[in-house]
Amino acid sequence: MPSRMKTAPDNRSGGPTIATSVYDRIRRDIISGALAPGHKLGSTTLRERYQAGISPVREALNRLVAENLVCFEDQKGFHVAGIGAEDLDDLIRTRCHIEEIALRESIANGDDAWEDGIVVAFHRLSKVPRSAAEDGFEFNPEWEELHHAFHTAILAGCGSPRIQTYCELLADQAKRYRQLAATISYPHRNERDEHQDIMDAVIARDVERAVALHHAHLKKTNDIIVRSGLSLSPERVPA
Amino acid sequence: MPSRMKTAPDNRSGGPTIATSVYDRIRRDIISGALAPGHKLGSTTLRERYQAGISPVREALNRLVAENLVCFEDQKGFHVAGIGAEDLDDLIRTRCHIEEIALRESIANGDDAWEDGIVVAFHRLSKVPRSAAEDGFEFNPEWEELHHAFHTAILAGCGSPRIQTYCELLADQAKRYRQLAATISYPHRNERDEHQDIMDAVIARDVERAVALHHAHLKKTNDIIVRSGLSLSPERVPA
DNA sequence: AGGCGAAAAATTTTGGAAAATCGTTGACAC
DNA sequence: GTGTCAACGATTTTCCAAAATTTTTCGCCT
Repeated sequence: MPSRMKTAPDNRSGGPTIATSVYDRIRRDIISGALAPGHKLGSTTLRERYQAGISPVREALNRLVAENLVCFEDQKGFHVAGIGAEDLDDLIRTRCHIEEIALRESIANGDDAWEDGIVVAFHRLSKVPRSAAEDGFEFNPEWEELHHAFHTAILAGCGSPRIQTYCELLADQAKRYRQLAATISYPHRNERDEHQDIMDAVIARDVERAVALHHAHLKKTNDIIVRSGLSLSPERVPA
Repeated sequence: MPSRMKTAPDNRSGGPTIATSVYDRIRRDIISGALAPGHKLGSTTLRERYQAGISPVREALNRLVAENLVCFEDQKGFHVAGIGAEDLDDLIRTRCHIEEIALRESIANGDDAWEDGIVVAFHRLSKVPRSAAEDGFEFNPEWEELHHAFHTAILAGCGSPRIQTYCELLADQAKRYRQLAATISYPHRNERDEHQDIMDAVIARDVERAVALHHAHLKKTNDIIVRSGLSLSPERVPA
């Protein structure tokens, strides 16, 4: 370990600047649950954990506040955003609303390239197992990424950068809940068929059916998280 | 209860920290147009302009990136977010979508206190003239604030912190366009009646009428900005 | 003249140390 | 025993200077 090297020699993996690199790593750790909800993010601790100075760390945290993954209060520092049943409910309901908009617009405006993108994304997703382990559930990052890509592909046709960005934001927040729940219990469900049905309805331009399936898809995720036994005390939301 | 202010809650004359103070001031300057769209926000310049060190300035800018008022690129620094006809169109259409959701939810869930809030906000708004000058238009900050409060009051009943926060965000972005347009030409329109009609429909719980009026209200703003002659070259959007 | 490349300048990024602030502990008075 | 206050300790916030990077400038060659 080159402790006294001038700067990280190979800094390309993640971003050109240290701040961006630290941002990526903290972000991953929060979503994966390595940094627990409500956990204090003190300057000194993070400086050690990520081997960086105060400035990049602080910058990274500031960026994360924008995504609602980190809370900040003047003179009190940074905390990992709390979780709670109430917040989860708001999150899912908001996703239903916003993604319905994006879905309707996508179906209305989507062109051939858009359709192709969905088919490809689904195909890729189908080839990867839900769980990294044969028996029982083990987090599979590849599946997670392709799953995200599939849903993104569907909403990509909506034609509104703002709505698309916001959908991504909400999806990341939901991902954290999903991750936390996944560490506790493995929900058995046939997600492949769900995705297939959604895709079919979307490609067929059957708006109402697509919306209904999409809503059900999101609600099911919510139920699974709630049922997983994840302690969602509302007190854990600092802000 | 959740009076979600975007700025720090403790906003007494500058804020507790320099970063927050600088954040408020830059924010004001961008929305008011004092800092033109696309303008470079160099560390040295801002350090002089706001009489603060690099760290607080950088922190303030990072917070503003979250609101889409500032763009950032690694190794290239900060710029005031660009404007453009395309972006304005996206903004207005997004507002129509999101605020329709908030409006429907508000009408469905709003209680007596919510109704009271709307009536009070409207009353206060009615007492203040649209223009600060007797003849011709002059920007009236008091009216702007009360106008904002009126619309916020209507959407306050939606029960979703996320949607409400996002509405505020979009409203601030729209405010900048409105401000820039206002410096050029004064659009004559009877906004008081428009607000009255919206309020009446909302209080009467006439959802469809309220939504229709609300959409028309937003679209009219868009038309006025476009017609104001504000140069909206799409090239001015850096990111 | 125009294009190429290297030094120079300007700017961004980073690290650490000083200053300011908040929460706590402990002592003292009542 | 209780309440107040002051000093301490820990943490955040800020400033400044050095390091790394990008952009510009200028000389040089084709």
